[in-house]
Amino acid sequence: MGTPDLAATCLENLLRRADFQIIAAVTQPDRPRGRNLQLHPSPVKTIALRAGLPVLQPERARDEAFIQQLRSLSPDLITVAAFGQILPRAILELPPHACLNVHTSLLPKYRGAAPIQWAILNDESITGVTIMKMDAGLDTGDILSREQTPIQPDDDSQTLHDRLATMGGNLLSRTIPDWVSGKIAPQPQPADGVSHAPKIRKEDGRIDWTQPARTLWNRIRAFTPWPGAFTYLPGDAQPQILKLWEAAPVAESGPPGVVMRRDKNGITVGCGDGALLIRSLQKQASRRMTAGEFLAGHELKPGTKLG
RNA sequence: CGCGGGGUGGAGCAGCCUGGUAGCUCGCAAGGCUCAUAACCUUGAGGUCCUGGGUUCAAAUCCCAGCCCCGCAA
Repeated sequence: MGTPDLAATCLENLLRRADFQIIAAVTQPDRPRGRNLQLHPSPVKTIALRAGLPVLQPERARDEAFIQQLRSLSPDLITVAAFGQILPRAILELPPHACLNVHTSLLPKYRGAAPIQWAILNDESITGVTIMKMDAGLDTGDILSREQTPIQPDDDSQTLHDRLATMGGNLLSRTIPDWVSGKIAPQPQPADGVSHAPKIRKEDGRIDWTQPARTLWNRIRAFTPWPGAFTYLPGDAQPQILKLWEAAPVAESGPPGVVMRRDKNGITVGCGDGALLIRSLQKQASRRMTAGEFLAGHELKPGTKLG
């Protein structure tokens, strides 16, 4: 059971294994997306259909009809990765070998919807994936296995996500046989070190230039590629949203939000502590551009105040 | 009919409201300058202003129709 790319990657990994038989995929119903709000299948559905798997798309996982349907499949084990709905106890207790969840943090840290983003936001140097036996709480189940990875300076949520998805798929595939054969003793999550990673909202991506450059740098990386960190470009009529894609902290200082310099390296903007060098960005209703491309068509004089 | 922006030399943009010589930054080419540079100076090449129709003495600009592109929507 799962919905976005993370789950699709895990599913692909499981499909490559000859020792499991996958009997069905469960994912969220097709949602309207794209320029004309047409219905689009989730990444998991796309992969599942390609593999010829039956696909279930319950509007509500707690509906009795769906639970019955699931029961009739009599799965030995259910794996869950970013499914997007809370599973009722009836489903958690349905398979003899339980429901296993792939979570992209080192539990008990960063329980919740956006562990990858929060790890970057909080300047963590290490994160990872955890396979746990699901219980009724939010990411509170017993731990079966974990794997770590460092967060690199050039990581953003996309690159970290991709890496963790691959690791998660592999770890899940390796963990299942050991779990089913009884080689793994579930470890309760320690009470210490619990933290939460709530959903991020679009407006959380707004850059507050009075904050230190390193903090803003983390915010930009955490919000890339979605929903994007942004600031405002003062305009003739209305300020325009300016999404910041790539930036790096530099050892200079200037008044917060003020463009200090613009050259071939990028656009240097003062922060509360230090400065940020913007390397690529995107104006409202336009595509992503390098700083050089952007500057070719926009004056953006030094002294311009963003925000 | 989900909301919005746009199509102007190779790239990014201005010009359109208020019709009248095609403009800016960058790139490219040639020459110059410099110990030197993703430096600087000079000169140059390169454009059916998306397409079709309409209005007009005159349309990149105004009107109608069409095609294409992009952003937002998790």
